[in-house]
Amino acid sequence: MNRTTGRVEASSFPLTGDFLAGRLRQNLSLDDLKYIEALVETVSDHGDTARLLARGTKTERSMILIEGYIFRTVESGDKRFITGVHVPGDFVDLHGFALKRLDHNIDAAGRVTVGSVSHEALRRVMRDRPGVARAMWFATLLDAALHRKGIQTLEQLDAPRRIAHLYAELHTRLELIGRDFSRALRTPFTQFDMADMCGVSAIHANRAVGKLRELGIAEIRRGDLYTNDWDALKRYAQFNPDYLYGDGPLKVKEDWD
Amino acid sequence: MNRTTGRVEASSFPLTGDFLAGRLRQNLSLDDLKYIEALVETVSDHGDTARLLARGTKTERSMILIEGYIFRTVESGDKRFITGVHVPGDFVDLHGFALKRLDHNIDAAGRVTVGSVSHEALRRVMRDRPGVARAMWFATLLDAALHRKGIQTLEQLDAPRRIAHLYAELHTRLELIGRDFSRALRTPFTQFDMADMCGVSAIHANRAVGKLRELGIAEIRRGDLYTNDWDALKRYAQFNPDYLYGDGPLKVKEDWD
DNA sequence: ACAGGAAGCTAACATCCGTCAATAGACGCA
DNA sequence: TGCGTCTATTGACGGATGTTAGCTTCCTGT
Repeated sequence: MNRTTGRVEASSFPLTGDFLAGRLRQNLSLDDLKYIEALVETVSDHGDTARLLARGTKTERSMILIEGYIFRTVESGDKRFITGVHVPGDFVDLHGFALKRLDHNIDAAGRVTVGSVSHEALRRVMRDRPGVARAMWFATLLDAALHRKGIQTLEQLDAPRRIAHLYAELHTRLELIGRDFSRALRTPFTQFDMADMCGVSAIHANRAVGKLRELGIAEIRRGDLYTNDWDALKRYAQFNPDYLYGDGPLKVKEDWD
Repeated sequence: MNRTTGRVEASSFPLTGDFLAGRLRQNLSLDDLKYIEALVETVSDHGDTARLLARGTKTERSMILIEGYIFRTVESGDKRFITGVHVPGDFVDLHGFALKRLDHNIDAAGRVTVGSVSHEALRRVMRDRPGVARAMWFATLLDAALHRKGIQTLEQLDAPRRIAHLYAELHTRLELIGRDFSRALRTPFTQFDMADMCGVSAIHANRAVGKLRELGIAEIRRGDLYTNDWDALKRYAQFNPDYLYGDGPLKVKEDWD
């Protein structure tokens, strides 16, 4: 496996364990996970807000996020829309394998480390390992589930709750890959980023952050969220983790009904 | 192939041609298309607003929409959120094959005809026909692309433009499966449906419909949209069909920049 | 033809949010 | 240290949208 260095320093590897299991969680054997890990041919680091893949570009590789956060973005005029956020373990453009070109950009949010897998290798997976192929399909379906929740969030919640929901979701997703941020959830997000993720103006995102502070729900400083009551925050955001397809049955009723 | 009748009368079959090619469009041979068509084991009709599959239900079958419209819905409290709309040719719960249970409901919008495919048959596809499996993966990825556009629409457009965008998208998707509604696009949608699709109140959806009428963009009566200038409507809605992954290269720049 | 109900429509008022303007704080760099 | 830039913050105002209430129109079943 090669390792190329972008603008920043290298990061931890290998991936195996909860890391990959987070996104590809499904009846995968340790053998399968090692197989997937071996697909990663190169690892690279990238600095702040680098565009990793531009909309419309044809590519013969797909990236798996190893460290940091990545945005899916669409630009229209001078406005930016963030349609999704990714955490380590996510295949950020696996769908580029099937779709050939993406309808959106893949942008680093702060410093990131990504692994690269050739589409040639993915074609081998499709041919030789239907179980792994199905797990990859599952992983992209999870993106769609996240998008659906994003739509519901935009329709249902006001700005403070959207911000809270964003962090509630990140908290849960990071827990699923074996991380714990019981004291603080650290991100490189600016209030502009939060605004573009939540579909509000930056100024209103600022008001929303202020309201969360005022309510005692959470203190957000420079992207880092501090709280001593994650449950209260999740309740305030009407957060229900079912759509993340963790373990256990779906809750039949939403908590806040 | 069996045919069971729900509450309404039977409908046309078989599917082959532009129909399936619309959603599964990718290098599929006629042989592949016939193979897919043969997967459909039963066809059934359903009346107004039937719930075809409830959130959380485990199922061993997936449905392909043959005639009519289908909503993906989430309910929270007494509110309903429509996170997606489907047209004939769409596999409406193909992701249920991989995810086992869905995070949302599958509801008929008016009368529909659906075909049913067993997951056992899909497992055979995964094992024996990687090319077809990849096309099915493609089809579910298209859902994610539609969701992303839905997010952008919610963030970017006001209510009248959202309504216009909804119909602009439907017009294009129906054209992709070989239908032409140059005079009118007929749907069974009520203004409540439009409201839940566009993330606005029903009353505001009514205002939006009125504004489209007032502007001369379109006349919407009982779900049916009449216009003599689809291009003007699409321009008003800032509609760019790239995300539907039709043929040809992506436009580099959005039209309305 | 009639009645009932669903859908469409209108008005008034309150809230959420966008925009503009201005300022303060934090960080990087010289 | 000081400057400049990016980020965060606050206030004022207007537009978009939600909510409530009431009315009208259209469809459907009898």
